Amino acid sequence: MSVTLADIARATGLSASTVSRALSDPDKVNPRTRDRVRKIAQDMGYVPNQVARSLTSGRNDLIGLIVPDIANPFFPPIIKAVQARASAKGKTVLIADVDEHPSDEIQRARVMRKRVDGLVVVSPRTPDDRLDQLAELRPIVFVNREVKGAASVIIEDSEGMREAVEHLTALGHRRIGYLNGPRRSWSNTQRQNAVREACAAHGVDLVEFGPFEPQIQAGVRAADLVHASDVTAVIAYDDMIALGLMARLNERGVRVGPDISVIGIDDSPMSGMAYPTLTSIHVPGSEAGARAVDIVLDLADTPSEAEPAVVQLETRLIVRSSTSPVRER
Amino acid sequence: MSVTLADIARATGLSASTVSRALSDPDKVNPRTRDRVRKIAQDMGYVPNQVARSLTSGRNDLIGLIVPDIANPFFPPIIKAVQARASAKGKTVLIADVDEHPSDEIQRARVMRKRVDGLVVVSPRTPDDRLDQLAELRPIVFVNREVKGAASVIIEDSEGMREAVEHLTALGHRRIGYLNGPRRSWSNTQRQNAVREACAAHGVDLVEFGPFEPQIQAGVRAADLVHASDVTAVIAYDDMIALGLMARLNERGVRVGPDISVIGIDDSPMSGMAYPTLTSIHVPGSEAGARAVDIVLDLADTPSEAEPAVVQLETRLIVRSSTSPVRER
DNA sequence: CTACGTGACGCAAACGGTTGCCGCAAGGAA
DNA sequence: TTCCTTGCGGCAACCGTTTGCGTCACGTAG
Repeated sequence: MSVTLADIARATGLSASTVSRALSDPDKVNPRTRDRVRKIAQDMGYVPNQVARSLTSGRNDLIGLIVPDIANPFFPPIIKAVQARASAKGKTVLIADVDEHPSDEIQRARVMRKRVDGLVVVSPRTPDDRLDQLAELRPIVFVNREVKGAASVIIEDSEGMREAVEHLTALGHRRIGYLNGPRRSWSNTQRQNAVREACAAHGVDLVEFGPFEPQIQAGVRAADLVHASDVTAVIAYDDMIALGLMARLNERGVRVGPDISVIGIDDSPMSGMAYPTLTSIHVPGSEAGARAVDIVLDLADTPSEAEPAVVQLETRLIVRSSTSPVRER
Repeated sequence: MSVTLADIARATGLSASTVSRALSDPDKVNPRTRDRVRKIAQDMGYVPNQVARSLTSGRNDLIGLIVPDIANPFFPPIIKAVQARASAKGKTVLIADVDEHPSDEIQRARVMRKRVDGLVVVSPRTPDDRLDQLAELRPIVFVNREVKGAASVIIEDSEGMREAVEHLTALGHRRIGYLNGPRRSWSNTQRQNAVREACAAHGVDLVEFGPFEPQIQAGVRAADLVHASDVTAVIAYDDMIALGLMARLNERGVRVGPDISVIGIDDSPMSGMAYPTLTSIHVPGSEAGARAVDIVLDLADTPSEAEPAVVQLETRLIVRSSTSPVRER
């Protein structure tokens, strides 16, 4: 089969241990031997067997990532960031898409456990009590989810939401809608609270719709509900829903912008390409992913007992053309 | 630390080998013993250490996936399909995003080699000679790329492209543009040839632009070139480019549809949400991903010497509203 | 000249399972 | 009763690396 340490040991006349050290712990062997070993290993096309390496050393050079739905455009940037950061630190990413199906998570996480150096979990839907079980599988870090006693990178929606409501009131809107995300979504709870507070603070009426799944089709469905109501502006749980909403409104001849203002959340790459371009609350997914990797690797190196890190990231409003001054009815 | 086979052996008074068999090779032990072992294992919270398991058995329950860019919306559906199919067969996916940077591929693949049961490679840009090296790392299957002597799932663009050109000529277009993808892209070569043949067959003029990167910004840049030319319809290398193109044309007051027809390729979820909705050639990415997993696992089970499978998938045109009858100028 | 320190390397025991082979006991056939 | 078969379970080797510890030779100091 493939070249092993023993093969090189034979070829060099050294022992496997010396070869091992020559390759991975350079200071412990004579420089001349080291170079000779390395050259021969190179020539023989030696590639260390990571599996065997993990077994003894405990290190895996792998980090596990659990996401609810790869196809939702909010996640690819996170995945990419995790992947890039991991790669920069010599790690590969083991990924599990749990298909918005929370019960798989713990199962998947357990299986991954021994295989990875750390876990990054993006898990907006799993109930809290489940998460506690997950949290035991340290090192672990949660993205966009606060779990007591566990490290996390959370995205603080309130600032962006405040800006959004402020923006709408400045445009004269006095009655705005919020399209709720999935019922058990932690993010939705955050966003819902944020929009309620912001509306209360600005003294505007809030009408809530939903819950909706974070999918385009749900937005399409939402459109007719919104149109039948008397709100003049809508904030959607995410860009997916907002895009579906806009598409359906366009179809029905309602001009997004002039007739009704729409704000999405996530600022996914598509928001700039929609028609009209979608005003959206930027959520720093990439940054969150990168930070998560840093934290989890840090945790892996130094399994401290200290209170785990909780990083907060801010959101902000990106104004495009889906929001306009309110139209007299 | 965690519960091992030996712990269970001790608890049951059996040997580790029996426990192992009771857990993973049920027929070889007495049903009563098996159930007892399983119950105790369950109670003790035993989770097999996959790493140790791989080392002896050679099986990893992992499949490796190499993609050029997770953030390009063409890939998530593929990844999702690979992931889903793998999951259905009890495997997890090890993913590597090579960031459109081909030289990493072989390196990454080599490192993955021993850790996975098979490799699925989506590699539109890597030069052929590099790919040959990769192909040795069997079991391996290439998606959307033909490599001699290796299994692959290829997507045959010609039919969809023929339909696209036919569609445009039926609408009266006589001079159409093609926006080339990246210079060294295998897919682009396929698509370029297909569009040339189709245009020749229908006797319409073809004007080529590019190459362009498969990114929205490239499409934006393309828009002005296209607008300055005299083509009445454009087929873009992919939806990303098409979306950027449309966005910029909208911005310049050119009505996509009435003024100029645009066709994308990939039929990504966004095409139905763009304005106007984008006529696009559907590329069965999900199916390709699923098939690739089937093939690679099949290869892993029965490493035959036979000529490896090459599966062909067809494309077809999805007509939406970005294509209209040619306007008199 | 002896003794001791030190650098360079080898030995062997892990790591946690899997698996080929063997022994043993019980059951059936002769 | 004896012999053979069959089912069940144990023994031990093995997968490829890492790593603590021991050994050996050499250099230097006393």
